[in-house]
Parts: sequence; C-alpha cells; structure tokens
Amino acid sequence: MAATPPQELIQLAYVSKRYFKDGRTRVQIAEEMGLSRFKVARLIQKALDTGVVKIQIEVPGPIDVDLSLELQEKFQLRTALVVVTAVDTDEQIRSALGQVTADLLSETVREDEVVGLSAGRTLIEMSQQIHAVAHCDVVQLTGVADPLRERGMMAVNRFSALSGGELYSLPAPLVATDDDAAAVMRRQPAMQRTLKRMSAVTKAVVTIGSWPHGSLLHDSLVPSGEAAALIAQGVVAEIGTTLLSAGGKIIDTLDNRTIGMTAAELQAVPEVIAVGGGQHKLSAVRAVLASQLPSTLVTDAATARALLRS
Amino acid sequence: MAATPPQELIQLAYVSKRYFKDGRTRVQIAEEMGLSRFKVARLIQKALDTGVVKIQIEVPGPIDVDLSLELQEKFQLRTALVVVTAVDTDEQIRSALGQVTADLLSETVREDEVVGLSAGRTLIEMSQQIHAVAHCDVVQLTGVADPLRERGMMAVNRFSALSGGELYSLPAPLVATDDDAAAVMRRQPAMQRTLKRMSAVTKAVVTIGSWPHGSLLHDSLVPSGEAAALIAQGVVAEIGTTLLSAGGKIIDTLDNRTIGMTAAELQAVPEVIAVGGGQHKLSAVRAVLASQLPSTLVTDAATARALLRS
DNA sequence: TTTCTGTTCGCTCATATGAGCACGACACGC
DNA sequence: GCGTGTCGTGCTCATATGAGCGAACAGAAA
Repeated sequence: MAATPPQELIQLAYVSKRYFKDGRTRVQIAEEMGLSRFKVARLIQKALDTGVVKIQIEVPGPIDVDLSLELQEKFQLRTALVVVTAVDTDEQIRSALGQVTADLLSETVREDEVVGLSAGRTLIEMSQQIHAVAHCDVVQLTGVADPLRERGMMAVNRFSALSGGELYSLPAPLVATDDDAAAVMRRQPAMQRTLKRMSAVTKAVVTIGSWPHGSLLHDSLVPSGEAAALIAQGVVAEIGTTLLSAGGKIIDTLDNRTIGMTAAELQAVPEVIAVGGGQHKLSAVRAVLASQLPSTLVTDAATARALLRS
Repeated sequence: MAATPPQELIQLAYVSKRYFKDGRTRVQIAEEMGLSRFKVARLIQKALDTGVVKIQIEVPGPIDVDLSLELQEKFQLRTALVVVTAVDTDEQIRSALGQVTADLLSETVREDEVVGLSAGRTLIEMSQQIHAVAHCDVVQLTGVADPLRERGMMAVNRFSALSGGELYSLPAPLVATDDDAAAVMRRQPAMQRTLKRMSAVTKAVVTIGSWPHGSLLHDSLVPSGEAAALIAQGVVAEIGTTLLSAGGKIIDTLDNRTIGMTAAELQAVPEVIAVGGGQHKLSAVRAVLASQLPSTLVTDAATARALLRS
C-alpha cells in the first residue's frame, strides 16, 4: 500500500485534532472545512486505520489491567488486581500488595460495613499505607501468630483507629496448644464478643499463607513438631485460619485448635478479599482460587502470569 | 485530587478498551456490564480526563503538522508543508523538500493538468524522487541557469517522461546578455510554443532563490558584474524569474532580459507551489510569502519556526 | 468503442449520543 | 428537627452518528 501523501496527512492530522483533542463533532468539522460529514467520518476512520491517531490505554499506578481482567475471567472472580513491581523481592511485593489493598479498601468500604482483617505482614503494610476509610467496625479474624509478636495486632488497631468504628480484637494465639486450651480461650468474654461478630462481617481481607514456607500458621506449629503431619495430609495453603489442599479442599484437622473465623463463616462473607503473592506462594494462591472462597484476589504479576499459564 | 483507586481503574481501562479498541458502542458496553449508558459515558469521560486513555496524533513521515498548520494560518496559505530533517545541512534539506514536493505532486496533480516547473536543484531532486503522477503536460517555467549546465533541464525531462504528457521546454539561458538578445530568443518558434503555453499552466512549482547567496539568477549575473546593482535596488529573493524586495514587492528591472514565466502570468496560475528552505533562505522565504504569490509553501522546520517568530 | 470492476461520494434511516434536567441520597450547619 | 448544598444517578429530547445503498466516475479488460 502506498504511503499517505503529505497534504492528506495534514488533513488527517487536522481533522483528528479537531475531533479527538478539541472535541468538535464531525458535523462541526465538516461545516468548518466545507466537507460532508461522511467525508469527515471517513477521514477519521482513515486516521485511525493508518495509525495517524494512536489510542493507548494505560492506567497510572502499578496495576496490570490485562492480567487482572484475564485472571478475573479465568477464575470467575468479582475483581482481580494484579500489581506490577519494579523488583520482584518478597519485600517489594508485600509493600505493593499492601498499597493496592489499602487503596482497594479505601474505595470499596462503605459506611458502617463490618470489615474483617486477618493478621499478616501484608496487612500490616496495608494498615500503614491506608489514609482514609469510611466509618466501619473492624473484626480481627485470626489470633496472633507467635512470629509477629507485638506487631500481630497492628493492622486491626491502625485500621480501626482510622475508621473510627468499633474494634473487635482477638487477643489470643493463632493456634492453641490443644483443643481444650482453645475452648477455654474462646470462652473468654472478650473473645466471645469478637467471635460472635464474625457472622456480621461484610468484607473479609485475608492473606494467603503458603505451606510449608511462607505461612504464619505453619511456623507456629513447627516448634511443637506438628507441621509435618499436616503437610502429610496435603496442606499447601492457608487463608485466615482455614487450611487448604492443592485442590482447594478445606482441611479441618486443626479447626478445633485455631482461634479465628471458621471456614463456614468465611464462606458466608459476601466479599472475601484474598491477598498474596511472591516467589514461593504460587501453589498456595492456586489452591486458594480452587477453593472458591475469595471473590477478589490481589496478587503480583509473576504469580498472575503463572496462574494463567496453568 | 485523590488518585483513582484500583478497582475503578480496572473498570475505566476495561470500558475504554471495549469502546476505543474494540469499537463497541456505549449502549453495547452498558448492556454487557449491566450499567446505564450514561454511566458508561461518564466512565469514558473520566478515563479521558484522568489520562487513562491517551490519544496521540502523529503523522508518519517527515512532516511537522503543527508548524504546517500554523504557517498555513499565519500566511493565509492554501497549504503549508513543513519538512522535518534529521540534520540541517542544505543538502539534507533539499533532498527532503524534494521528496515531499514529489509526494505532493503525485497526490495533487490531476489528469490533464498543465504543470509548470522552474529549474533548480530542489526540483531536480524532486524529479528523481517522484514515482508516479497523472498524465499531464509539463511546461518549463524558466530558462536554464548557467551553473546547472546540462542538469538544468533534468527536472522537466524526467517529470514529463513520467507523466507521459507533452513537454514544453525552454532551451535558453535564464537571463540574456541584453534586452535585444532576450527578444531574439523569445521569438524562436520553439520558445514561442512554450511561452504561449505559460498562460495555460494550472499548477506552478517554483523554487525560492535567496539573494545574494543561494540564487541561480544572481550567480548568473555575477560574472557580468550586474548583481550588485540589483542588490542595491533591494532584491532579496527570486521566485522563478521574478525578483522580489524584502517587502514582497516585485522588482521588474530585469524582466526584459529574463526568459521564463512573467510575474503577471505567475499571478494568474491557480496554484503556485513555492519550495525553499535552509539556513540562509529565511529572508527570501519571508519575501516570497509577503508577495502573496504562492498558494502553497514547502519549507523546512527551522525556517518555519523563524517565520512564525517574526 | 463497450463492459466490467473498483473506488469514492453523499444519501436515507435506524440507532447512538450529549446536554440539560429532575430526583433521591447524603452530609453539614442552624 | 429542618433546610441546603453537593453528589451520583438516570431521564427526555434534539442532535450526531453508522450501516448500507445507489450514483458517478476512472481505469482495465474485452
């Protein structure tokens, strides 16, 4: 095909500018230039076809829209958010996921919702990045993992302070030494208040833990040597206090000893936002998606691509 | 203003993609997404406003559209073509001007027009670059300048060969030694045929000569020592065989001795394309524009910018 | 020449679109 | 409690737009 000659290029460019930049209608441009509106329409079409006018869609910020939409489609999610990071260290990824989750919550939390937060480093990150959120109650969904120590309740504390609503905290370990200990703790009035509130949660934000590496629950069990048995049972992931097999099946072995929202309660939450990504979390994220528990996923680009390949 | 949150960004990007890339109508998108068409319209508007959708207009090839349009506007030209060159040597500029002029003529010359060409290096360049043109007669508008020697008639010869029409050549010097010599030459039948055809020219392509440096006519007069007197009379430019003052006034001192299209005939041509640019031609181009003779100008970016500044 | 074919143009008419308006939700101040 | 301003929303209706059509023309083939 022949190159478009210069005089016509000028005309294409001029018409395009009037139309796209200046927002005139085709009719106005036609009158102005003494052409028929059809001619103008064809010029605009030609400008589009020949590449004189380029339309690019690009979101500001660290979201990869294409990946997000593909994930959303493939896994039947209400929303998927794929975060792009400059470097792929776990540190960076966690920070970026936290930022995006913070924005997501600022955006979606409505007045007087009941927001549930699990404990985890990514959500601590989130709580540091969030700057505004509607007035809402905050429910701590899981007990505090030993490795986090005093930082364990940071996320709910900060978030609740910001939201100005009621805080339902869970001052207890993530997992108790045995069933009885768990039962005792659950009976404490402070606990009861929070546990009862679980069923009112409208939006749960849970981090994805990867077994065996990258799970706070796993790490809490290692000292007592119990982790191996669960791995043998096929646990590859946790979401909140719920353990999952590679196929996304719920593994309830530990349920009586964990303190936090139950799998059944989680399933009843209208909006479950699962957050997780990074090098070694791929199969955990896959399991979580297979479980159908989350309606929204926040993850990183590398993980997203790997999920789409499989 | 707050940054647009991620979930909304996804929506903006998705709607934009459907609309701009996939060409769906707003109504279709609205149905597909379960929104009102007004909502979709507002999302698209927001995408435009926030810069999620960027529309850039950029012509392929060496034309600067903005400068061209500004020139066109400022000097009331039918068309202005501003050529962008990688390097600003006269050599490069001449080649680029030739190329663009070639494309321009390929585009605009209609069947059975009568095209007039002046002699000059830029038009020789043009004749080498042009590959197709409608069938038309070609009239040589000026005699041959001594410095060009045998290349003087190259442009008309090549152009005419390509067009397949009649060639009206002017095998004579650009300027004769005196009025009588000019009259004698003009009376030759071959000349008469061409000179009579001048009034039929529908499209004249003339190069802009700059006095004192960059003019074939000037250089032809230097040996006989006559150039100085004309410069003293204020000649700063020539277009074809017509001399111009800085204000664009026609200086007719030499008219009886030059062989070629007269100023009056040039004024009568419906479309006069003036071609010229390069370092030292600025004031000549300015004079030519002031003369109101050309309806189209082909020049380089540096000259265009200088013209717009003044 | 005639005929065929492809291109460009401007038309009609159904549909899409924009401007402006009215309504309801909500937050704020008295 | 009650205005009152500001949103976000979807409406109406006049206008802009796209799809598809036939006329006009040019170049190629017969």
